Amino acid sequence: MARTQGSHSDITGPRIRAAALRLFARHGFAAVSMRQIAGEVGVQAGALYNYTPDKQSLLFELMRDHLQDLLAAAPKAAPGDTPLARLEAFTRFHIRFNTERPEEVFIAYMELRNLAPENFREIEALRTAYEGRLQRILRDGVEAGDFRVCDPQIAAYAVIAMLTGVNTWFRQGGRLSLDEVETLYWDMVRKSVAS
Amino acid sequence: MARTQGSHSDITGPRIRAAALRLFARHGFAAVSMRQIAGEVGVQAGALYNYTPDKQSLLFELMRDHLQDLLAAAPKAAPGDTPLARLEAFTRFHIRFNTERPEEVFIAYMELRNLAPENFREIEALRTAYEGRLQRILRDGVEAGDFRVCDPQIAAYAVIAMLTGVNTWFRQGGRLSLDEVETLYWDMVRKSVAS
DNA sequence: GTCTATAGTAAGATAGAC
DNA sequence: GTCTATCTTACTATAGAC
Repeated sequence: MARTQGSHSDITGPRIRAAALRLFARHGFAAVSMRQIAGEVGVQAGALYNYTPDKQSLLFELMRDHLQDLLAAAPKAAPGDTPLARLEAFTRFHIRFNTERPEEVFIAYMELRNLAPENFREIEALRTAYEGRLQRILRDGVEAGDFRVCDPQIAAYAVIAMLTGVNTWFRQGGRLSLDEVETLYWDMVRKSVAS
Repeated sequence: MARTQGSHSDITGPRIRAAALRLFARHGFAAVSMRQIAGEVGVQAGALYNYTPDKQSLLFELMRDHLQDLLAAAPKAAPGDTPLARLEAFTRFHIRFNTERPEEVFIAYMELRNLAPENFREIEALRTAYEGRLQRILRDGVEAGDFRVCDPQIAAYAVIAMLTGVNTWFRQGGRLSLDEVETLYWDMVRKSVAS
């Protein structure tokens, strides 16, 4: 990847973020050096600082962008949707969205303790907002008499943990297709909150 | 913690492991220095090398000991136990054992990528053995007609992910007692594999 | 068994040339 | 916008005195 001098601001920025994403996911934030990231991109370490004030900002922006994408893409309830239909949509969405972005998801779960305090608060707020979507579905389902859930907050934690766990074993082209995985998990989620 | 010279081999070893456990769990393996560990114990960095050949071994032994304890403590099936009773015992055991050791559990999940390859294989074998215990219960329950689970391997992953997730939010002295948490999760697990 | 001291390396970030 | 060079700091691990 040796390069001579030149100006490539329009492509270097995204390439830096992509390299940081891959390296942070594989080796962990603390174990990756700015020199490694620069090496992947094909520039010298000093050049990174034209694009990020420091290593911490690189991590924070990867996590923030991922969670903002997650919230923007999460299914919205249409009038007339039953809680059961909304729960199925949430379940399938969560599995599909997360398995499409294993590196972003891994970082968002593993690197929370490497965030500066103010950055941590912002990321936590985004995560809490997402969990709130599922809690809302469960509470509505309980009110409607469709679900039996003693504690909707805990049930939301339990369902999200179960679904996010797919990323620890699922591989494209493996024994099960994504559709089959969605259906297996939806079967368990549906029963776990059933009356 | 300033200390003068002296011999304390019988207590220094455990104190080093305890300090490494706490620091690795809080800041991550790669972000913790041998000097930090030594500082917590009250010795100089060089003294650590009387107890461990290197930093990697410190991590590996913490993870190995934790998983060996887990396997040794996991409930064994007695003749005549129904699959349902065995699944309840497993569920309650997993929650109780893990919430009693949040730092060990955290490290065992978060620091896998910092293990040397041969150490990784040994840790993975222990984890697989534990997952196999739950798979056995589920398969027996399906054969007996007590459970309806399309894919026992995936169902085992799903249940373990759900249960391990308790550690991300549970705190001693919080809104719910451990008994209440066990019962809430057992209710969901039981239903999720029900016929 | 612990200390002090240090070898040897690598980190994050910056300065100034081009 | 990128390079080379460097500042400053910190790291793992070891050597030898006590």
